[in-house]
Amino acid sequence: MFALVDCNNFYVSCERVFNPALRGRPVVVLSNNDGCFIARSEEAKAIGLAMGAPAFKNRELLKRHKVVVYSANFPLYGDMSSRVMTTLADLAPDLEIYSIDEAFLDMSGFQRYDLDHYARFIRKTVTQHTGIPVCIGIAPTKTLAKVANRLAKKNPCYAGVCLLNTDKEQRAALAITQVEDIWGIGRQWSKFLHTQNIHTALDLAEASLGLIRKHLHITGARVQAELNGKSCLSLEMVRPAKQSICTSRSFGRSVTTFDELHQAVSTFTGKCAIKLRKEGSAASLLTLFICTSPFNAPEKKYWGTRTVTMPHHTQDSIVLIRTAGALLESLFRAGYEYKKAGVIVSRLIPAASSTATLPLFPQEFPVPDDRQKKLMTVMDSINQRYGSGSIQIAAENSAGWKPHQKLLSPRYTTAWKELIEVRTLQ
DNA sequence: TCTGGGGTCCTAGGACCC
DNA sequence: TCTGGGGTCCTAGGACCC
Repeated sequence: MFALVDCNNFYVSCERVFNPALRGRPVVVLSNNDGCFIARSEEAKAIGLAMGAPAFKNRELLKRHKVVVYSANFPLYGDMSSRVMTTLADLAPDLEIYSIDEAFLDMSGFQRYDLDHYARFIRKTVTQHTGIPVCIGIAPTKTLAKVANRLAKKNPCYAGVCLLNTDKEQRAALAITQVEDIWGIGRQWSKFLHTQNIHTALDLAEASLGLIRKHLHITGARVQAELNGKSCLSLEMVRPAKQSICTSRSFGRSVTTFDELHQAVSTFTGKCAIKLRKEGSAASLLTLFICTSPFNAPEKKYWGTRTVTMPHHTQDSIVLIRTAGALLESLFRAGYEYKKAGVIVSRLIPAASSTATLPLFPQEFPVPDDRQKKLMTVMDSINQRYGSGSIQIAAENSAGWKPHQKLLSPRYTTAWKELIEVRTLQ
């Protein structure tokens, strides 16, 4: 049996922990650059604020209902998430952290207990330890646990826990779940399924395997099997090493000059390099993209992207920033209003591995010596000790393109200085 | 004025090998 | 008139997730 523990309206709940006056009020959290809604309290959902909708198009509704609006505070949410996960790890031997607000727990050893009762205990403990409310779905497969979790969330009569134990209970749950609400079935596939007269999860479970295999491929067939109680997706307790790392941002205003764009691109590349070193990986491919707003008129649109292979696998900020700078020179077109840029490093290998490809012409691309590696280690330890950004490459600068974050809450749990500011204010 | 960010997996098709 | 069979590797694009 799998239990899926999912935090309710996670980002909003994080804000509420430190500001209890927000309980019972409509609250939303915005995406980076204060763009779209990425979390909504139940009250905000009831008003009709849609997930992913742009805030500026809902200004009237926000004002009329006195909705409390926050900029995204990822350091806070990340820290609260690890508190929730630490609590869960004490309550079940094996867990998979699936996302910032979700974890799968292996319940197979708990069959002799009353699972429903134990799930309620987990729920109570998480709220007691962290202040975050969660819902729990339990079933024999991960996909069914997702279905159960959704029911627990939607239907107050479950009081936060839904256990789908018997075949009969599972079928009944599938009958009241639409295909578009199944984990693994997105917009395109639900559209197709509806044309085939497959509307509910039960319809999908009973559909012809040939049809599913042909149009939804192996991935869809797996979903179908999971709905029928055949477990295809196992618990992944160790996160596999990343295959690519990306840092991208929309700008707070449009950027037109090469220099400002270069500062943004260097900053994103520097962040990728830090993420690479944290992951213990080195990259040999670097992709850069720069673009105007997708909402621009066609003649004002530009989308430029290019990938280069680097002579050595690297995790060195200086090498990567230099490479990205050269790419930018080839992609930059004057006369456009740039709104977003991003850097992706890929073809990753463990940094310590010996599988790195050696260059064909070593005299042209000399292997970096140890001093550069040491420099990066020193940079990272200074930033670790004095806070991120204390020391950086000179090309990094966010003055020109910095995203808007006008409604940011303090980083209550990760920055002493901001906690002290809160106390002073009160 | 204003519209997010960061990932994974799978398939088809092209290029190549003997 | 007629032109094999069996593979691998790589990439782009499309689907999905939170």
